[in-house]
This record gives sequence, C-alpha cells and structure tokens, in this order.
Amino acid sequence: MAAKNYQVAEILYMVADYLDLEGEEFKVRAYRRAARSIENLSQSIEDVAKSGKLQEIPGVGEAIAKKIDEFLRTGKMEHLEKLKRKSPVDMESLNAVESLGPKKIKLLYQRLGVRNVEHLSKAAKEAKIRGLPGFGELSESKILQSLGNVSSNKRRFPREEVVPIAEMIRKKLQSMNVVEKVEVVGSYRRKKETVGDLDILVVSSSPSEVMDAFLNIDGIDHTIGEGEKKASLVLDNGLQVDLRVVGAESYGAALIYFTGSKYHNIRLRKIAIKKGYKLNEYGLFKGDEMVAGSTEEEVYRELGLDYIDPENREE
DNA sequence: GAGACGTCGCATTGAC
DNA sequence: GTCCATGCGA
DNA sequence: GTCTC
Repeated sequence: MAAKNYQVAEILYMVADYLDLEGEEFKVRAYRRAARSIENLSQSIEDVAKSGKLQEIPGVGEAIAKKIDEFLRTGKMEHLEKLKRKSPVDMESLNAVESLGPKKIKLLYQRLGVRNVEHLSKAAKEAKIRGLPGFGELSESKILQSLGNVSSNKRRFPREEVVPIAEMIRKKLQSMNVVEKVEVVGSYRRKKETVGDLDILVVSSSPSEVMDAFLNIDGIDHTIGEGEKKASLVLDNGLQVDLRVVGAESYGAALIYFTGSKYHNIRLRKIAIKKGYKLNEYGLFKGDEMVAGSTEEEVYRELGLDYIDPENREE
C-alpha cells in the first residue's frame, strides 16, 4: 500500500479536527469519512487520482477530490494551511489528549489562553482548570494523566500480539457459569492485520458478575470506566479492552453492530430503512416490534441478505 | 435542489 | 443525596 | 462536504 494513502488520510483528519473546533458538524463527518475510505483503499491513491476516479471513493466528492489532487501535485493543501493559520490553537496535539474534544479545547483557549499541550500542562499543574464550567478537580487530574501517557497511546497492535490476550480473556469469561456466550468482536473478529483495541461481547444473566471478573483480569494498567453493561480498561502493554454485556435476544444484532465495520453497519442500516425496518445494536425492529436480533443469520436473512463472514464486512 | 447525515452509555458537572 | 444536561467516545 | 431522493 502506497504510503501516500496514509498521508492523505492524515491530512483530511486534520482538516476535520480544525473544522470541529469551528463548530462545524457535518463537514467534519464528511472529511473523516473520506479519510477513512482512503485508509481502507486497496489501491494507491496516486493511481486512482491519475485515472481521474477519486470521486468514486465513497465520501469523496468534487471538493475533496480537488484538494487531494492539489496535495498529490504540490505536497500541500491550501485549505488546511488556511485553517491552521486561522486557528489560535494547535489542534493536532490538543485533540490527542483524552477527554478533550473541540468544545473543551475551545473553552480552555477562551478562558485560559491554552494553545498547545505545554500551556495545558502548565495550567493543569497550577490548578487553573478546575473551576472552569464543565471542569472539576477530576477533569484536571485526568488531563495530567493523559498528558503523561502520550507516548504509549494510540498505536495499533499486530494481530498476533493480541491473540493470546484475547484468548485469555475469552476463556476466563467463558468459564463463568453465569456467562452464556463470549465473542471477541471488532476488527479482531474481522481478522484485520492490526487492531486498535479489543472489543468483547458477552451474554449473561448476571452482568455485574461479568464486570467484576473482567475488571480483575491479569495485566490491567488502569480502568477507564465501568457501568452495568459496559466497561473499558487499558492493559500494561497499552492495549485498550472494551467489554459489553447484552441480553440473549440482542446477541446477533450486537454481534453485527460491534463487529462492524462501521461502513458495513451503515450499509445494513440503510437496507433496513429501505425495507421499513430499523436496525441497531439491540435488534431489527418494525415499529416497536423486534423481528430479529438473537442471531446474526436471522438479521441478515430478514434483511434479504445472505450471511456475510466477518472478514468480508469491510464495506 | 432539499434534507439527512447514528445513536447511546458513561463520566462528570452543576442545579436542586 | 438525586437528577439532568453536556461532552466525549465509540 | 457528500449522498440520496
């Protein structure tokens, strides 16, 4: 895969981040969608551009195609340069800080003049952030914690590296007698070469016991959150693991939903709408009535589709 | 050309 | 303490 | 900004 694809995607993500700060909503999604398409492209973006078929990429229309062309020809994108010049803050670094999104970044700038991570770190250490609307003492310490984590954050893990971990967790949960089903979903189930995190789906009559077991597996660095149906933690090696517990009646729909890909879900959802249904992680509904949900096969069948293997759910 | 663009659980605040 | 609104993340 | 209707 040409390295250019990755660069183009990165640039589009950056444009999205800056637009996000300006309060744009749908353009942001549009740029991120285009970026994701290009990441997943099987051909080199340069070849696609040469044959003038950029607009055939999902999410790429006239405007973005033009910008990609510009970048491939000149190595720059004026649109992004302009956004950067206009922006008072360094979105690239600030947006990478956990728990900070566009709204909070904007507020930190307006109230404290925070433009980059150095300013942020200083403000947090001086306890200036607590007290701002929407921030408390806890938010402040989370920011500091996240700033300390920057290096270990965000890498993707080779599949081989996570298989033993996934299996360990799966076996541990499966051995519990309140657990009916366990599946490792997400890109792991789609058998991608790398995974960003591990997603685990469980059916159980006693979610709280499952949560408890999950939060006590070996090798936990820290937990990110825990609720009745959902928990997230980070292992010593930096891998994030998310757990979700659902009812048996929703198992199939949840499998589909959490296995993804996102594109695949969007496609299914559209097909569902066209047929007068609504599809979500809980099931396939006609009005308020669930017509399918306990198995994947059932949901696909009801949508008029043959079963699609997880590996083939990229689009 | 107009209108939609996913949706929801969780953490945290802040009001009561 | 409970309940709500908001932002974030997925 | 892009896609669908």
